[in-house]
Order: sequence, then C-alpha cells, then structure tokens
Amino acid sequence: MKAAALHERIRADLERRILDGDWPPGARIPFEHELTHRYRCSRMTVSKAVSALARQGLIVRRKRAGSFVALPREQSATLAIPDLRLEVQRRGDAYRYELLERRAVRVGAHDPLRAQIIGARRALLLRCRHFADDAVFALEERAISLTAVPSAADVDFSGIAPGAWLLEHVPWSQAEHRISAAAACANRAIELGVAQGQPCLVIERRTWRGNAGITHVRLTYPADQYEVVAQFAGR
Amino acid sequence: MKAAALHERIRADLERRILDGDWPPGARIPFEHELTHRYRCSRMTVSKAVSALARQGLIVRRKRAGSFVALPREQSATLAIPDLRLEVQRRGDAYRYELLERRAVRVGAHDPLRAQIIGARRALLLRCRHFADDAVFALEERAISLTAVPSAADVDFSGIAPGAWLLEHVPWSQAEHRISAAAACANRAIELGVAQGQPCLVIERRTWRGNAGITHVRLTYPADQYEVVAQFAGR
DNA sequence: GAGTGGTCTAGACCACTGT
DNA sequence: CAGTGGTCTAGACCACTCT
Repeated sequence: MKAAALHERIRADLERRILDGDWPPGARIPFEHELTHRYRCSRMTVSKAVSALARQGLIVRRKRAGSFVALPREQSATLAIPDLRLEVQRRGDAYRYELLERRAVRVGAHDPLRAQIIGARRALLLRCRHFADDAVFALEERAISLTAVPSAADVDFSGIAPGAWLLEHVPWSQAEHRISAAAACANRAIELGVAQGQPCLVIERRTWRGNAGITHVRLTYPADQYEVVAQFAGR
Repeated sequence: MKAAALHERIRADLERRILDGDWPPGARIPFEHELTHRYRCSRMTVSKAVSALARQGLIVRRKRAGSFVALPREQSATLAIPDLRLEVQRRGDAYRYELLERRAVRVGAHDPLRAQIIGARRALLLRCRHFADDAVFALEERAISLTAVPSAADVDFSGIAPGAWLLEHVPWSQAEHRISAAAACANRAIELGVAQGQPCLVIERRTWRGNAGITHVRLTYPADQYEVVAQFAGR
C-alpha cells in the first residue's frame, strides 16, 4: 500500500460520500474554498480533485453557484476492443488466420456499401476468417481506404490480419461501433461453418482520422463463440 | 468560436502531431521542460496538457526517461446505455411498459442465477416488457438485491420500470456489461412475439456499489429492434 | 456587484529510475 | 546521482452568473 497523493485522497473522500448517499443527487458539495480549509491545502489541489470528479461525470460544476452531485441520466461504460488474436489466445485456444479474398477497386456504385461509407475513391476490399482451435471464431469483411492509407496497397494480407496491421501502422482519432444480432445468411453460414439462420453477433466499426475515413469492418461471430464485455469505468 | 485554454491548445497540438504521424508510436515527445520554453508558460500548464494525453492513453509517461507515444494495443470506446424509455422515444415510437411478474424471495438454490450472482440474501425478482409502438422492444428479467436496496421492497413496479427507478434512487459505482447474441427459446419467443430460434441481442448488466451487488438484469431484444452504438471517446 | 470556478505563475520538494 | 515526472504552494486575474 503506497500513500496516495492528497488530491487523490480528497477525490476518493468526496466520491465515497456521494456514493454512500450523504450527498444525494442535486446536492451542492462544499466550495473549493471550504475544502482548502478542511484539508489544509491550496486551492489548486482541491481543484484537481473536484475536476477529476467532474470528468467522471459524478458532479456538475456551475460558476457562481458551486458544484453539484450529478443526476445520472444515462450509464456509460468503457468497451475494450482487443485484437482478435489476443482475444482467442486469452481463451487458451490456438489462433489461425486465413485470407479469403483481396481486391483493390476504384469505388463505384457496384461495390459494397462499406467501401462507399468511408468516402474513399480507391479501396482495398478484404474478406478473411479467424479461427479458434479449428472452429471459425469470426468472419471479417473489410474495406480500407487507399485514399487515406495508400501504403495498404503494397501489403499482402495473407500473413497478417488487416486489423493488426492497421493498429500498428495507422493512428486514428475517432471510431464508431455498432453491435447487433443477426441470422446467418446462406453464404455467411457456409463460411462460418454453422447452419443457415443461426444467430450471430455482428460488430461493425468505422474508423476515421480527422475527416478522412480509414476503414470499415464487419465482424460476424457465431453466437456461441463470443460476447462483448464492457466495464463501467469508475474514473 | 471561443478561445481555448492554453493547456488545451497544447494538448490538441501534441495530439495532432501524434495522429499525423510526426511522432510515431514509441517516440519520445519533448520533455515538459522543453515545452515550457516552446509555449512560454509554466511547467504546471504543460503538465496539465501532457497528463490529459496520458489519461487518453495516447502517451505513456516514465520517470527519468520521458513521455512516449503509446503503441495502441487495444481500442476502447465509450458505450452509452440510456434509459429504455428514452431509447424508444428517440426513435419516434410510442413507449409502453408492462410488468409481467414481481416476486420477493429469500435467495435459495432454486432461484434464478441472477439472484445469486449479486450475492443477496433477499431479492426482488422482476419480469417485464418494454414496447415500441405495440411491438415488443425488449424483455427484461431482473433481480434487485433487497439486502443492498431494502427500499425496493416497498415499490410497486407496475407504474415505473425498475431501471428507471434504480437510476433515480440508487447510486452505483461499478457495472459490467456483457453483450451477446442468442436464439430465442420457446418461452421467450412467445413473450417477445417472435418465432422460436429467431436471433436476439442480449445485454446482461451487473451493478455494484462498493462490494455490495445491487442488481442483475438481462435484456433481450429481437435482432431487428435494436443495436448498441459505441463511440470512441477522443479524450 | 460579488463570489464562484477556470486558468495560470514561478517557484519548491520528492520519489523514482536510468546511466 | 542526476534528471525526469508527480505533487504541492500561495498567490493572481478573469469570465461567468446568480442575486
């Protein structure tokens, strides 16, 4: 046990009193000025503690009025999206990756929606499979914008999964995930090695850097293979 | 457009250089001491900027060595989990809530796993349905710990959904979400108004305050009714 | 108008860690 | 052991907003 910093002790103190219900939602917590007296420290130190609580969303700060315990109107949680290889290996299974198709296109009206979504003029279209112990873990259908990432055109993705390559070579600033359930259609059922109509978990992700779309990927998991876990982040 | 604070401008500057690739993963960014000269400000101000980047996970700080651009090993995104009523109304549909079953139990070996999971001696078991425009939007199966939340025993949940009540009355500090896909079993298919075997999105959530389990809920959505959206949080 | 939070300064001491 | 980041002080000015 190491001694925590003072601003961290203050933050934890205030957090505990809020979670214990001493200060119900809507209540005003002590002014920074009062806290400097209570903890015998400078205003900058209490400010750091109270600002951290505001970042957590536990309190709302209003000038001239004070800081108030927030009414939690919606929960938010942190979703960790690890590399597929790590995900499989974490379960103790053997990981294998297979490239099914690789095609560079000038994006036209006939190309998959995922190529158009990222707003690229040229794109690399990829289909691949990820295995866990010889069972299909996930089917990956991806478009990479060659406008935003021209160097991807020189990569042969038979040896490295596109997700892993992108993670190492392309920084990104923004992403949107959509998680849904769907029945396996005829074609995908064959590639997944399941019966048609079987439930699947589908994760679609779009990634951007500034205004430039980088990639769009659709990952399809047989329902019994995978679940997404999100932890509420306490800070 | 309002003038941003200096520490925010510094943070944004550094972030842009990292995302633009000026400083690749593993590179050392300038020492705080150098940044104070570059921006002609005090060390505390650059420290605030660089600490914010560290919280974002964009850089890693090491004493005596410096601050380094992090290698992004896994993506993380913020998952917003709004109230079901808001979710339905946001789509422009009419919301209706129906309580199917309400039962207080001393938790024994015969009770649903969800009652045992939260470690309660007494629990309230609830089953209810949420409608969007007369179609079933979600089936909710919930256990509330009466050990942790005794006041829930006095609430008749026919008028207010348990999620909404808990959100307003019980502060929580920790939650875990599991999102998966599953086929509708015979009983649930009837309650959901879909055919047996139809794919469903299943969200399970456990909520804690300190060490005390508060509630466990399983929400089952027909696949075509719902998808979870998670935004990567840029800061 | 007065008091709040937001920001910033120009120092300081300390723990840790790489050399 | 020297230099880094981590923390803290005792002030200050400002914008905003409630009264």
